[in-house]
Amino acid sequence: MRAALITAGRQLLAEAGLAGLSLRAVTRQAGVSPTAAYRYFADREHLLAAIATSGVWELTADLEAADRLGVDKLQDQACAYIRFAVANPALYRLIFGPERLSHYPELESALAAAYGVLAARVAKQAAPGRATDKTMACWCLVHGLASLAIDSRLPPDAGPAQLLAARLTATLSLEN
Amino acid sequence: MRAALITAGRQLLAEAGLAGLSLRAVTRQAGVSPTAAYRYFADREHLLAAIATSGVWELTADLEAADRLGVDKLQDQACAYIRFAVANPALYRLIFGPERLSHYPELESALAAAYGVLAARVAKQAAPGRATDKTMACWCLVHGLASLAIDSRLPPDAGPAQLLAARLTATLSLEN
DNA sequence: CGATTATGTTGACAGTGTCAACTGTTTTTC
DNA sequence: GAAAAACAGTTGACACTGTCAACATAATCG
Repeated sequence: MRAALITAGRQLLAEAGLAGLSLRAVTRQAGVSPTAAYRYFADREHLLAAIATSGVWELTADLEAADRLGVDKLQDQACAYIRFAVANPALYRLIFGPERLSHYPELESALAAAYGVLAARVAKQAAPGRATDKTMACWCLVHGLASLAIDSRLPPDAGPAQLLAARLTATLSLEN
Repeated sequence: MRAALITAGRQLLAEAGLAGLSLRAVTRQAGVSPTAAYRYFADREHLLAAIATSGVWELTADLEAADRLGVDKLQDQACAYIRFAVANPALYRLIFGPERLSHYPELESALAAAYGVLAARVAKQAAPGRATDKTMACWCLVHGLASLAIDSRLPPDAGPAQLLAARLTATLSLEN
């Protein structure tokens, strides 16, 4: 049932956005009583954290797939990242949003895993010693781009965000 | 009174975070009745948008100051940006957060102004033709870094976020 | 079988966003 | 200057939310 609540939440999130993601709406969607969720989640926030965590694992899998199948593997990871964000805007916002979802250990470790996939790629391509900085720059750039793209705050003539991600990632000049 | 509500909101935002920023709390803080704000804002969201807008103008002013007074003007802008975000985390999250605050024209134009300050700087330093891409990369990077820093999602050994901003900005290699 | 525990439901409380109706005050207009 | 209109803010109410305590029911196990 924990799982049922999470998928109900993700559906609600996709349909009605973060605003529609009330505890009661989730239980309603799952067909149970308003307070049933309290058996599985201490808090509304804990439910949100669980939903976010499920999303992060999905993102991690996408990144891994891009790295396994891609040709320009780093750019492909960036593309996959943006694709995920654009396909699940509300979920993405929940993950990185202003809720105080830090210090939920499961979420933390899921995020660490996603970060690890990128870091591994950069480590293979960047000049040694510059890897951590480059990884961070890449992460920040892609995350920032995703945030802006989702909120359609990119210049209108910027073109599709995924291409942008590839282009901008390429400007990071890993080799020096 | 519009102004009083906005400053009350910003105070609440700084003290209690986004969660504490209820319409009723703002009116309470301003010492008026719970529904008084509806004379000035159609919606809670409109109030939030106004608060966010006031923040963005402040940020714009900070960027301009950094560009006027700085030595490494681009890095200084990046530093100022991060400093603003770290000093006003809740406000920053409100501005770029998951609320549907797009399509508020005042907010839009305030953001455009901030973006313009950065764009002008980059245009002066970047190779012609690459300016728009470089501007966007810079904006995304700094915005992403700010988001991550605020939510303390940066690697713990990364050092202060403002220095990071300068370092990462420098890796953008504007000249080619 | 009976006792215990897991699972879920009812009922209630405070707090929220929002609206309609009301009162007092200021400004406009003749 | 008086009547009328616009403004500014309040009261009362409604549906909704997160949360908790108390209750019912089903599953598990000795």
